[in-house]
Amino acid sequence: MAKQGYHHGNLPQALVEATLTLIAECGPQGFSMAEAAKQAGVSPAAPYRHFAGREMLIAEAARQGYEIFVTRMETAFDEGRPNPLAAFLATGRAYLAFARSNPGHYVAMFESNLSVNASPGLSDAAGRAQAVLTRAAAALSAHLPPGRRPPAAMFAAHVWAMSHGVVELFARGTPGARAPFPPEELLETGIGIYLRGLGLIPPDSAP
Amino acid sequence: MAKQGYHHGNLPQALVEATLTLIAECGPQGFSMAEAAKQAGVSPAAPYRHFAGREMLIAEAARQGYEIFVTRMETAFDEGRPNPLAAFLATGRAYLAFARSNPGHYVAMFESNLSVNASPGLSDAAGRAQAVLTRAAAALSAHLPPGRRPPAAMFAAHVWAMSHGVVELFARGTPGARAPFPPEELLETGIGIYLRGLGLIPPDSAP
DNA sequence: TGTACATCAGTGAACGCGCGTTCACTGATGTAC
DNA sequence: TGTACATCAGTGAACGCGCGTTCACTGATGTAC
Repeated sequence: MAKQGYHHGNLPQALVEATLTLIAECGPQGFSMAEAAKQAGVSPAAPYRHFAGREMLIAEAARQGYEIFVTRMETAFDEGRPNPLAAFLATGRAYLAFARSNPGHYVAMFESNLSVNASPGLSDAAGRAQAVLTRAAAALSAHLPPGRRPPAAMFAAHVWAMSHGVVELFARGTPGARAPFPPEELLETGIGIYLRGLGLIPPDSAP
Repeated sequence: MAKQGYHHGNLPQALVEATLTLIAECGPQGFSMAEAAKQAGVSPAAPYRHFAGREMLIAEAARQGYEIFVTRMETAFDEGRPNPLAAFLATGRAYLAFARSNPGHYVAMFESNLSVNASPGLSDAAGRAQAVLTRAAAALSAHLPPGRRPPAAMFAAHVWAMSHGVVELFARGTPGARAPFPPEELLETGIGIYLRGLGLIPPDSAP
């Protein structure tokens, strides 16, 4: 995207993309500097011109992931349009859609044992991601009587946890048991029941 | 626990325990056969007398984890005593307590990219783990009018997802933002709100 | 416009390392008689 | 009880490998004049 026509064109971004591919295909540990360089068509020493080391390359991939994540979430939330409830549900769906469409980013962000403080840009982007979710939760819970309203940050954490759990347990390759239901349905119904528990959906509406 | 007084005493179990320590301390990839052997006080070739390879050693650690997990869950559920609701909440708490007290097992089970089919014993134990959760959910949802009752497997999946998400996002070392609330509180309130949404807790009871 | 120079992206060879795994072995244990 | 033998848990050395990283280098690009 940036400068074109130097030696490689845009090596840093090519390396990030190689990283994403490798990480999505072989897990966070199936990635190596040497392999990323090879995939970018460059010698094993070249990446060190742009990244201090392996960790910094993964951190950049994760950072870009958070940027995209934030954008997607904001687009889905759409400032609470058409109404806070619909906007909130769309945001939840966007979480799962992001995990599906950007597996490399997702793994770099959530499964690579990376410290959020690996780089300032990363912790900044991660902070903004949490802020979007909290904002969506706050907009929705403003409809509740103040006395029966959990803190927006807690509300957001609950929904984030449910979304993350569904992705990890039922939408990816690993764990305990194969999905008994499609992840999308699981998340939709789970959040629906949760919101009903808060009084944000009338008790007798369909799930 | 088994035979004592042979060359080593009980190498297989010593290796599993070394694996758990390494995995808990340095993540699933901070573990190596060589290091596990060293920690068990044995040459690097010795483990191959008991495990076909690296993967099988991790699989055995995970299998034992599922066994313990099942036991803990069953103890917490206690056949639905004193009542299904209390028993269910205790089961949720047990999930988090297990992740906390057995980090090595937890990582081997859920974060090691291990296939459940790595060994028959593993997939068996994993299946029983899911069965306990589903049984607890079924006992509780029997109190609902059949028409307003989600399938027990879905109910169980929701709660498992929420528990898993809370552990991954807020009770372990990695991700997006530091816990805004203690994980225990987050899980307790999250499940509480969810159960209220199902009509299993009266709408006006305290959270 | 043309030349001299500074910059710096990418090279290629090399390093030391720890890994998973194998192999022929050795020696303690258990068993048959 | 004593001896001969079979078993098999653990040894120690070695293998080939890919890794992250470094280094002095080269040559294309951009810039000053």
